Amino acid sequence: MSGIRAQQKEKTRRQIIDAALGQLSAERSFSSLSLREVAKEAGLAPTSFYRHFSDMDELGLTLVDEAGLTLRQLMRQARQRIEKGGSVVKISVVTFMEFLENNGNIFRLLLRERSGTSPAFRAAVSREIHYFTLELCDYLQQANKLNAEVAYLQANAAVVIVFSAGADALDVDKKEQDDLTRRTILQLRILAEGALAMSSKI
Amino acid sequence: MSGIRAQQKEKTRRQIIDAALGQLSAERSFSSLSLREVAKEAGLAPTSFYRHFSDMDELGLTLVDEAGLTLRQLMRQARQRIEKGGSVVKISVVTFMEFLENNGNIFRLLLRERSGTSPAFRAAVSREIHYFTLELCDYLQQANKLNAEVAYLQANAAVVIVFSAGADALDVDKKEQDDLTRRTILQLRILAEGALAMSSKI
DNA sequence: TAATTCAGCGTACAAGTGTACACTAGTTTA
DNA sequence: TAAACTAGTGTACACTTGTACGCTGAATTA
Repeated sequence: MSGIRAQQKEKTRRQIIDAALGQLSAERSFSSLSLREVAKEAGLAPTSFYRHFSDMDELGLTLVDEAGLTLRQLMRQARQRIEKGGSVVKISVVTFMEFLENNGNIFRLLLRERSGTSPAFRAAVSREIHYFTLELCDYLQQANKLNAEVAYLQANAAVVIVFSAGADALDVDKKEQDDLTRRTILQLRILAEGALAMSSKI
Repeated sequence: MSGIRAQQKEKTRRQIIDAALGQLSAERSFSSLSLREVAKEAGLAPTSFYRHFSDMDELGLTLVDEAGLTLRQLMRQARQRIEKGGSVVKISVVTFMEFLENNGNIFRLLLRERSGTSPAFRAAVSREIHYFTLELCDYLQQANKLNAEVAYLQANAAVVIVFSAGADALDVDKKEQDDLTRRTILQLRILAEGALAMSSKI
């Protein structure tokens, strides 16, 4: 019952997803991809696409899920490094920037669809970012014994700042990237400092 | 030398710009607009479009400039209110949120093209946001006597946080919007607190 | 083994795209 | 007044798009 057929189908589905991911770039957004282009890249007849996805939107949502996975992988990577000691903020930001070098296009997908024209896409991206934020929030709360709301606000602001820096980083050379990293770290420290002060105030 | 012709041309150009702006919405991004659609909406034959813009990109860049103007108008509005007294942070955020109600589509344009596929667009949007940030930075620096870099980092983070909240605000109802406003204000206060602490540390 | 299912293909079509080109009519210039 | 200019028009063309439809051959089921 291995299912030769089901296996082959899964493989083709994967090819479609990879074809789409492969076509994403700085110059090419998901919404500018056509069904025919993706099918062609995957080595399929245009109409065969429908055996796997009812339309491009469905594929797009799958890609956003994929991006969410990648984001969690980033988290794990950062955690591992943090356990080995060093500045938490610095390690997190540096890990994120490194991550961008290999996953720029997936990150671009998230950035773009977050403000895209499809409500479903926007919701899906928001959800992924929300999970990401919550994990960070948990961490902050237990590490710094912060007031719950302050911890969430800090986490949210931190994610926003890092994502924005990430977007900028995609457009500049290595040298400027390093400076951007340095500044982002400073921003997160300012934020942390403020959160600590604010939390004890309340 | 009034130039009946030049005058008429300017008027038509304006019609094209307004037609494009009018077609922007939550469901419609600039990149999804076609030259023909815009021309039609402006009451022009498709080919007449070329008398005013060499292609859609040129029109798009014009719209981004327009958006920059609107952003500066927002600044002015906020300043006027601030002069009448009250919490600077609160007034700024509330003004921004009100602004969004009338200018949602222009703001969406900025958000989208900031991470869009055209380098020229991205650069243009970055520039507008940069000016916006610098103005805020000047204000922070002279109001709080902050270290120059800290002031800039704070201004940058503040803009990023407010823009992100603005993006979220576009998707929720009035009630949630109010809560979002409240949280954004808190975030800016946390940031300010941190900046103050950090500035005296350095 | 015979019948059924279904992933993938090829053809076909209507709709929409950007833009080249030649033309017109009113404005501007000489 | 005559000549030159030009904003706007209409036609035309080559492409690309999504997708409906019927077919095929191999995998699956009975």
